[in-house]
Amino acid sequence: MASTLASTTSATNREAIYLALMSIPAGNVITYGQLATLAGLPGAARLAGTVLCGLPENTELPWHRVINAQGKISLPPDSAAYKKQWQRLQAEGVEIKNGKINLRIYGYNN
DNA sequence: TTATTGACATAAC
DNA sequence: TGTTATGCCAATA
Repeated sequence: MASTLASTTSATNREAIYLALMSIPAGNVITYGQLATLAGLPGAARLAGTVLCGLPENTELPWHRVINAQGKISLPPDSAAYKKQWQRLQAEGVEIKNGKINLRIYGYNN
């Protein structure tokens, strides 16, 4: 049932991304591709990124748990959002080694 | 309506 | 290991 998540609703794909993101527990991270797949949109990793980029600053969605397939934060290292994401991840127990996160350990659905 | 761009992924070379 | 090409969805020009 949770395999397609939101695929049974009238939600737009953008909203499906929101729902999928909500299902990620603290202490875990997920890649854009997995997030899209979880939302029922395999291959639409780009949409995941586009959607997160449009999130308001006061959103409650755990956008910081989304990283790229390389286990790195897909944001300019000098941006404030980058640091904030980094800090939030560590606060949830995600250990970051040399700027990279071990998806084998912290990856969701892994 | 078509073209371009964007917090990406995967395969092929 | 790094570069190139293709796919996907939405927003904007």
